[in-house]
Amino acid sequence: MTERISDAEHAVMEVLWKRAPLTATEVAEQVSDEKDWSLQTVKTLLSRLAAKAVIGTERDGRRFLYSPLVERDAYLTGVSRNFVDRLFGGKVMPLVAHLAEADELSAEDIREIEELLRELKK
Amino acid sequence: MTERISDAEHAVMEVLWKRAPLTATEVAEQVSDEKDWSLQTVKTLLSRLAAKAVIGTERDGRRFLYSPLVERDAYLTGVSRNFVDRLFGGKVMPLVAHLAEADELSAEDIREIEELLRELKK
DNA sequence: TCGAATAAACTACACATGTAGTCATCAGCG
DNA sequence: CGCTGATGACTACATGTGTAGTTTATTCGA
Repeated sequence: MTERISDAEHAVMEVLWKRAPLTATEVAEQVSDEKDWSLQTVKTLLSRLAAKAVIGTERDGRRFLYSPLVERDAYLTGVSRNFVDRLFGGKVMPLVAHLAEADELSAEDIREIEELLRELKK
Repeated sequence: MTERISDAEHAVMEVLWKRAPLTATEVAEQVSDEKDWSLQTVKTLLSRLAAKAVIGTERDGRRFLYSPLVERDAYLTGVSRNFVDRLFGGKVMPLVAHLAEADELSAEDIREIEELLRELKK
């Protein structure tokens, strides 16, 4: 039952997954590489994430330090599962087939995936 | 720049992708296998989709016939692309790897994907 | 010690989304 | 010819989301 994370919130999470704990200002600095948001916007997103218990807060004097409570891996698994379920009836093959047909797979991608599958079969 | 389709709207699209054109009532009937929505709800969703020009309407006397204007394939490609970009830096491998690690891939899946990749390399 | 900078908390507001109710109209049945 | 049922149009409304502004408390330097 992973909490829903919106697109904007996700950008904030990526920063915290890279390094944590961080203060709101630090998160805003990092995030500004990607998005042109005001500090207030980032703080709002942090509050919402904290309200959902997706990140935790730790008091550090006058400010807070924020850290993820949800692992990136766990989150990705949930979201991917949901995605594949909704759009491809839960099967990964059609997804891959689709990307392949749409020429979204490079030769490089194909080699990597094959390698990965070989590993898995052991 | 494919128009954004919400979850609820997507359920309606799936019906129309299966068979079209359909009247609002017919769509509602089909969709009711999945969702417990009132006819009005389905009509609202159809209106919103039509407003976004994702489906087209064709007058049939007193009612409308609805048909997709966007191919399921094109839509899936767009959404998949977006998904992979946002969460996996545009690389498909990490997605597959992720699903694999999370034990979301059966031996069957693996075989199928390998087969598919073999085809692709030709 | 007082004012400036900082940080969190609270408030705002438009648009999207899920989920429907109500209204007006029209066509066919009795 | 008038009523009833089907149908699209319009309206509603709570919650989520993107994107901030304003207020208040606090601390550190001059």
